[in-house]
Amino acid sequence: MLIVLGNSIIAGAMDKPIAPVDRLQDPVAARLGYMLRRASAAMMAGLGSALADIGLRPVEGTILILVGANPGCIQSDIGRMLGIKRANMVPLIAALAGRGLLEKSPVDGRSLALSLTAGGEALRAQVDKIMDRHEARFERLLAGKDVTLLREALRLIAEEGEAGAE
Amino acid sequence: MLIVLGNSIIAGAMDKPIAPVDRLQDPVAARLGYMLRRASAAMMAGLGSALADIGLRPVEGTILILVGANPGCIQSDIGRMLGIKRANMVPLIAALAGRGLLEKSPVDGRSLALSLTAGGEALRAQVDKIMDRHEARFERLLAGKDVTLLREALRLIAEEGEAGAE
DNA sequence: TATTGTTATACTCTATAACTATA
DNA sequence: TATAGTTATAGAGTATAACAATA
Repeated sequence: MLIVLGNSIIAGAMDKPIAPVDRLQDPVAARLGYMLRRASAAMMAGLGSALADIGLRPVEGTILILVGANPGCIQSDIGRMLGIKRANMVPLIAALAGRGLLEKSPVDGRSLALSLTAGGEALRAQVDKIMDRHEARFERLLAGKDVTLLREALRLIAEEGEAGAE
Repeated sequence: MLIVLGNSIIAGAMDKPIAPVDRLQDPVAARLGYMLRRASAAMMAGLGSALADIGLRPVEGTILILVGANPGCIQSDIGRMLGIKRANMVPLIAALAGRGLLEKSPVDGRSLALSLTAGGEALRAQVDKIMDRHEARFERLLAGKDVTLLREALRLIAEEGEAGAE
């Protein structure tokens, strides 16, 4: 499952709006999966550009949030939560540690406990603020609509996907 | 904007459910963007495995649908609709043409009109059926909820993303 | 000048396999 | 045996730059 919040997928792709391609039929535009993907890409693009202001990609901001909420958790915990394989967590964590945002301290000889440095915590707070604003922007867009229902629907779809994957 | 329906992102990643990681806090689980991404990935994974049965990836199935609905359209039209760059359309179309699913015929010396072959049309019909079933499966999951509202919310979010991208 | 198709190329994300050390 | 971290590597997907031919 891909939960990871890297933004390369949509980075520059939002430069131009999609499909103003007139006179062409677009039978997939009304497909639920297609709409979900477009909406997801739109939110990711917005978050990506907002986080770029503080030098982070979405996946990095997300890791700071998770480590901040779970000091002492290990690298593999984060990977499992985000659906990132062990092998791919290595350069991700190394980069954040290399920038002095988080520390690795051995716990039992094979695991490394993660925690935020002072600088990491400061940045984490900024990430949280940016995510708050970002989310608020979209919830404002949905004013008048039942956002709780939207969340419930998304939760059901995500869980069904996991179940269906066996 | 990434609308493309490739499935590599989530291909094998759905092997195991996410985040049963007990006792850990997951502050991003309630973020709208994160939920959208998870839901989107779940639907993509389902569609990906359903289409794999007929030897297609989501992006390929989508192209067959679009060409089928717009016979005579050119490669660049499809690219614009799906947010795929010209350069990246080349191997995609070449592969489908190479499999005898679609034909390229010159229209004005620089553009190539696309159309489905008989085999391509047969496969397109299967794709459509698979997408119907796939969508129905998730709509069944949302029974009792207002799916129209969900669609409207997704449309608003996708459009805001495009607008915000300027 | 702008567009179409194309090639070449690089970067990111993901996946697998294999290794070491530890539980 | 299973887990944690690591390395190396391969495959998608996407991005830019450049080119030729055409509109």
